[in-house]
Parts: sequence; C-alpha cells; structure tokens
Amino acid sequence: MDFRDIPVDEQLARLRRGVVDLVHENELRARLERAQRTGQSLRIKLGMDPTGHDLHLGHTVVLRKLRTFQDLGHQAVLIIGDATARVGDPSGRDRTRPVLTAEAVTAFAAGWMAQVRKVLDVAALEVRHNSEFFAPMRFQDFLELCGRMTVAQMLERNDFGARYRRGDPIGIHEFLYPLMQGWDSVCVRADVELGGTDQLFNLHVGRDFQQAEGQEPQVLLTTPIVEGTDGTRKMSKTYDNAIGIDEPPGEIFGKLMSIPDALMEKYFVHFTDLPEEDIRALLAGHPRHAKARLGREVAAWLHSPAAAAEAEHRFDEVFAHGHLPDDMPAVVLSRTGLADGRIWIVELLRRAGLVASGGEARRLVRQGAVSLDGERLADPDAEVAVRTGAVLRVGKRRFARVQLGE
RNA sequence: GGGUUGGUUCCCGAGUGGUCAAAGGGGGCAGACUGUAAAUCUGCUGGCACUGCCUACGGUGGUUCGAAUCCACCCCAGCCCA
Repeated sequence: MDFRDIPVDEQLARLRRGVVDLVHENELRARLERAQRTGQSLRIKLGMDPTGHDLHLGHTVVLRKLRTFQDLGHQAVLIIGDATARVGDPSGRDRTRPVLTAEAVTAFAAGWMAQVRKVLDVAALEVRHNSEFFAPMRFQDFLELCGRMTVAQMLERNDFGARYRRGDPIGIHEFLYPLMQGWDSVCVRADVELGGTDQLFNLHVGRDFQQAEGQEPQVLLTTPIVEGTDGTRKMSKTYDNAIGIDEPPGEIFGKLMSIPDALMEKYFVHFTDLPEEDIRALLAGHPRHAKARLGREVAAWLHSPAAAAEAEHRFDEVFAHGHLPDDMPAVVLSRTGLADGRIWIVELLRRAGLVASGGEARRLVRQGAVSLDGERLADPDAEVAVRTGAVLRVGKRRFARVQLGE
C-alpha cells in the first residue's frame, strides 16, 4: 500500500497533520499527483546536525513526519550534517553555537543513527553526509554561492535581527549556514524538505538555489518546536525538560504524567498516531486519564505495549496508592563503618546518591523532605539507626533502599 | 588601528575599598494543596570538617591591614570612527 494507490487527498491529509508551514500546498499536491501518475516516488529531505548525544522526543516531531512520507512509499533522504554541524545552525538561537570538533560530530552521528531506527524505516532510508557535498567544492564556487544572498536578507531573520539590535555578536560563519543547507537540497535534488519552524528561512534558501540551478524548487514543510516537560521552553537536554527516546519506560511514563495539561494536545498530535477525533474525546475527559493514555502510547511506541503497561502499573502503585516502588537503587553501607548501627543522615543521603551535596542534604532535611521508613526526619545533625531494607526517601520521587554489608 | 562602553554566582541583573557568598528577578529544589497538572502560599538555593574555613565577580600581576570594587597589562564582546 503506497502512494500509487492511496488517494492524493488522503496522502495530503496525513502529511498535513501537525504541520505549521506548507510552502506550497498546491505544489505538493501537484507532485503527489505526478508521483502517482508516473510511479516515481518523491525525494524527501531532512537534515540533522549531530550536535548532542541523544535524541529526544522533540527531535522526533520532524522525524515522524519523514516516517509518514516513508509509510506512503516516498524516498526519505536523511542528511547527516557533519559539515554543517561544525558551523552551527544559528536558527532560533540567541547566541553563537560552540563549534564542534570533527571527532565529536562523528561520535554524535553514530549515536543518533542507532536511535533513529526507533522512528524511521532505516532499511528504506537514504543516508548522506553533507561533507561529501562540500569537501570537493572550490572556494570560488562557494563565493559564488555567497553572492546569491545579501546581508539585509540575513538581518531580516528574527533571530539575527534580534541579536543585532541587542548588540550581541554574530559570527560571519553563522551567515554561511543557510547557504550550506540550501546547497544540500540542490545536491540531493529534494522534492520536499522538512524542518522545524525555525528552519523556514533555511528551507527557503534551498528553494532559491534549486531554482537558480534549474531544478524544480522544493516544497517546504515545517513542524512546530514543541515545548519540553516544563511546558515553557523548547525541549532540550540543556533545559532539563527533555524526554529521551532511549530512556526507560518508567521514566518516559513518569515524565509524561508531569507535563502541564495544556501541553497534552500537542503531544498527542505529534507523538502518537491516535486519530484526531480520539484525541478530542480524550481531552474532553479527565486530564489524568488522558495523560495516562499519552504515557502508555509513547512508552509503547518507544519500547513495547507490555513495558508501557508495566510502567503505568508501577507508577500507580507509587503515586496513586502510595506504595513503595519495586525497584529502587541500593545504598550499600558497611556494618563496620557504622557507629552503633547509626549513621549521620547527611552522610546517608550522600552515600545514597540522592543529593548533590551535603548542603543540599541539610536543606532538604530541614524542610521536611526526607524520611526513613516513612518516618519524617527534621534534624540535619541527627544520627539515624539503619537496617537492611530500610527505605530512604527524598521528596516525592527519590528513593533508595539501605543494604548493610560487612 | 583609534575612541568608547561593558565582561558579576545556573541565567538576567544590582553592587564602585571593609557591614559581600554578593540586592532583586528568573530558573531549580522542597513543604502545603493536588491528578508527580496548573494556579497559589511558604522556605531554601556555592562547597566543606558548617557559630569557622575554602572557592567565586573575564585573566595575570600590583596598591592596601583589607579588592567584585583602585592601578597596570592582557583577553573577549558591543557601538562609533578608520
């Protein structure tokens, strides 16, 4: 079942889900129709710069869109931006990105490819590294490319414009980034290029370059930058609001349960395949119920339905029924190191790895966040008696079980 | 290259010789309330051997009993001029 026998209207409907910009829908329709007529699949480009260790749900929004094209039988072309990563995409940034070393980029790219298979059909994927397009390029050619853009065009962009007005530094190399991305499109003869909304400008450059090279300009399709679990800032590991696609099911479920209600709809649209009417029905019901469904769906996608059910069960045990989690890290203490079987509470917390510092431990104890076997502790100077199996708890979600050794 | 303004703790930002681990805000964490939601209220928020000590106000040296604050040089950035 692919684009040859799925009505164009239906293809369009599936492709439009969650999309912000589509430039231009009539062009996309025309190409889908032509593909159907000729049996020739479309080439769908997505560029990703390996700039970090792990992929998170935020990255999957656009990857899932690429997957939808794959499911319709089109040719997905994933460009590993090993050349562009070393420049640093300025899009949507309020400051210059640090320049990465070639080694770091290679390492990140390898890690990403391992994770990408959770979203894409990698067997049907064309993977390209854009260094192959730039390594053979002569400086003259590159200058010629530069001549096609103006500084004014660059400053029209909101990210650059804002930085410029604020008096923040802008590296010249940052201006080159969109040119490189645009050139990729020419090299792979993209029919459609996907990207986040912050990529719109870069995507347009590809369109312009293709036109200048006598190619049919690519269709542009952008997906939103989704907020992280805090509901405020875009999902990013550095904001500590990301859900990594390699995280354990329990983490995924728990993190999804903690997102603000207002975020649920977006997450349903972008991280599940539930039909729109099902989503509407869920959102009309109790938010707790809808959120649990969201957690199950995503955990099942990234792991398995069984793992998702297990994660939900454990979650309910701990947070709905107030039971202790089945699995918690152990704090191993040597009996001989204890005076009288007792240990200073701050030391215990530190050994358990539940606090970052002694100061934090004292603070938490003083604020009544720490309990041992359900008994709340209040004195940061206290020496507490410990036994194997005792449960140390900090706040709502940090646990450890004491284990006495020799 | 010249002139000028600036570089403060996770971020923004106040501080211009001791009373500064440094106002205020944001963020974060915790408590109450909840649905591990939001809103709200409260507290905390550099480290440690914690009435003390150590580290920290771009870097290095200096002045001083004492420097985030003064001086010199250097590095980085913005603006204006060339």
